[in-house]
Amino acid sequence: MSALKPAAHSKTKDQLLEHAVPLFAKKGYRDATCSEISKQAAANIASINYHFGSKENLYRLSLRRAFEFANAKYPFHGGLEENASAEQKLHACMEAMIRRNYDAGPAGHLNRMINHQVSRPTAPHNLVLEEISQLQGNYLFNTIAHITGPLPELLMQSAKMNIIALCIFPSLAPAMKNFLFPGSPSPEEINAIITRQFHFALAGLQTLKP
Amino acid sequence: MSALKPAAHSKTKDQLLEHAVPLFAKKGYRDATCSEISKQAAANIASINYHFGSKENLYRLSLRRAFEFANAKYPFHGGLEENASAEQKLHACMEAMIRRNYDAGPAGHLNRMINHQVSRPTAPHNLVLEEISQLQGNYLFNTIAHITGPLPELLMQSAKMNIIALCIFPSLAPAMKNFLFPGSPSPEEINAIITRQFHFALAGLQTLKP
DNA sequence: TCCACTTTCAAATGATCATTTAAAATAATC
DNA sequence: GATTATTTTAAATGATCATTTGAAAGTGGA
Repeated sequence: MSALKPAAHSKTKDQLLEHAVPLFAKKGYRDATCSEISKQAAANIASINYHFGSKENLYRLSLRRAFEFANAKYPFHGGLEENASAEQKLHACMEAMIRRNYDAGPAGHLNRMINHQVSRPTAPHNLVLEEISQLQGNYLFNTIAHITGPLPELLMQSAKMNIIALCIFPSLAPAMKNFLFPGSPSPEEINAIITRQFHFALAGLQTLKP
Repeated sequence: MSALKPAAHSKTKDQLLEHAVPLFAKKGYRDATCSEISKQAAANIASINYHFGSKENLYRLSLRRAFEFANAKYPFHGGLEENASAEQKLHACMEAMIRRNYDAGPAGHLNRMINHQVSRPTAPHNLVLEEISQLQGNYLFNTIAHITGPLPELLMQSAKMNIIALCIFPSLAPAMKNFLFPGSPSPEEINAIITRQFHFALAGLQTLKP
């Protein structure tokens, strides 16, 4: 059992969360130690458990925070009107996913956290991840349905997976990222990636039409 | 400094490697502990360091072993003649990669080890991984080149990434796998996945033609 | 100023891990 | 069968980790 009634707001608490997000993004849940987080936040090592109850809970909040950053700067809907074409909407989704990969700032933290998480699920975190991916997955799901027409559920899910794969896989593994772009891709290169992957995906989706 | 001159072959050594492979595949490098490996092999905990020098070295050998298993059962070339069409060869590559994902036995260990490794590289292992992926990547590379015609290096690499992504991404994350196929897919479902992903990929590749 | 409450802190706790040690057991060689 | 080399073993080592503890410091209200 931990703490008594930590206040909702405190400078230390804010600092901890602020430094936890990029550190979890950089190193993943396990390698980002409480010791390092609290050191960066210029706080005592016991402060994490005092303010957040546990490292796990701090991670949960960090995920939500990273999601807010990513979604604010790169929303799935782009700036599109409701009545935009399905192709335009798909392009917007993919653009958002891809730009998040290459954003070194706060808007890129979510994808980096997810990349660490992908192959190493830990029960409580996965709940948050599923929450997030459903929120964005449904929008993508509907967009795809407009392009392919009605499909069996399984086919739809797999189409969605393919789109996500084309957006995030190349930057999933640090090794791959470094192989394709030692350093980081320029803005022009990122634009090229987006249109290239969009056309690849669109052509693929056409093959799923009944 | 470790051991003197452990013999090349020993029952204990064989048992350790035999049990290490599936355990590394199941849990990844870090979560598969020396303690558990040696317990499963009915050996003393010190035997790993005696016979292999270190856990890292045991992992390296496990990777190679898993590669042999996977390649023996699902080679990239399928059973194809040298003069088969590029489309047939691409299909064979993708079939091999996808079947490896769903093989619960020794031939599936390599992909499971790689999945753990993807987002969590540890220096020495990556050398082995690069070795393996070059070995198979070059064959895939040439096959793609026959389909798209000559392309700039960067485009070729990214095309290769896309193919790999379409094969292994859906089964990368345990969560995704379970979502698409609670339990495991039936042989018919696996066949359906292979042809579906093949056509998706082929259509995508066409968009890269100059 | 006193008091109740919140927050910080250094140190301790207990768990887990890979690796080392040195002695005991086993096998091989002459 | 004696001697040497190899292998196995239980225990120790030292490092790291998240979390707990209990006392000290700080804060705001009466």
